[in-house]
Amino acid sequence: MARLSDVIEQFIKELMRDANTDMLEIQRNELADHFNCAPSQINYVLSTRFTIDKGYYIVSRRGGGGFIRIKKLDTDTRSYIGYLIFEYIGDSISQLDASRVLANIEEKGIVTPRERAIMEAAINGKSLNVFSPSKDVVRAKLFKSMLSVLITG
Amino acid sequence: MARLSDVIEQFIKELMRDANTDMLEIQRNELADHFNCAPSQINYVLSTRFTIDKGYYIVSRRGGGGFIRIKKLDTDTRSYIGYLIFEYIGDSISQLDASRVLANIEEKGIVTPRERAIMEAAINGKSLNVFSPSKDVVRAKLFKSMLSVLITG
DNA sequence: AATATTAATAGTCAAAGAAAGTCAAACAAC
DNA sequence: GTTGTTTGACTTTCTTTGACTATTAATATT
Repeated sequence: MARLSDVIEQFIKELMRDANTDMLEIQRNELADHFNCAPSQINYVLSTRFTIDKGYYIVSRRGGGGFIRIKKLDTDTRSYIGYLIFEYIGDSISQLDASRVLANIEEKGIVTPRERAIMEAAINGKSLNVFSPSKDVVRAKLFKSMLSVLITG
Repeated sequence: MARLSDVIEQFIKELMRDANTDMLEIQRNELADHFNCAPSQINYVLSTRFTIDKGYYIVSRRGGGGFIRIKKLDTDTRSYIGYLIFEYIGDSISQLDASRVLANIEEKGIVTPRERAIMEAAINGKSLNVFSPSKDVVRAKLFKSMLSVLITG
């Protein structure tokens, strides 16, 4: 049974695809009405599925004629991966955040689903069954190392 | 009297056969209800009868609209990769041996050069900058984890 | 014109709800 | 008596909802 959040996510993405644009403005209440849900549900969808690390950027304005603008970041692969390696990931990264990044670069077509799954396997909690320096630190190293293949290979 | 676990196992397998598919999504509670048992019984069945080495792969998600996805693996490269995972690699593997395995599976066309490079990056010495002599142990875990992707994709 | 008021938006946060996961104790089969 | 099964209490994760807050634009008032 599809979750509402998933449906809304797809809806927004289709709107963008159909309009062949990387920028979309929505009306929160209108959208909520369309799906017959609480307006804050829209915020939930945006904050879980249209985050920076998934390649989206949100701007909004309240008041009369307010709106939510969703912008899909156009990411030259190299600089995006570079950003991930040199800025975003840092010295430590949680499994959840790493997974999000992976989902994002797969969606962008930067890695194949299988490549993504390989990386996922490497950085998941089970594999990193390491004490000593914290798990997240080892994960960050591993992850960056694998990502660098994408821009050097 | 047939054990409940066996009955559930058969039930799931029949569902897949009947639907003529190798992928099935179930609702844990629903299934438990159907058999009038504790939900965790389903986990037991899955974890004892639908394991990787038996050719199944499980993915799940919690929360509203959660599910358990059971995937039946195809048996082509499975036996070879299975051999690597369950027999060859064992609890520990050196970097050199791991590299050899990788070269081998690339040559066989089981992984692409890039996939191989990704794995190489994950298991090389630098990434595994874990103290302790357990480097080879961590490497084995990582490696097997990544390899398992190959027979689940 | 400047300022206050009102209506129209959107944001936040926490509680409730809806799954699935874990673990260990009790139980059964061999 | 050792191994495999069943059960249930507790935990974790993710989603949905709603009450309350904050901001902005439009409008009315001075």
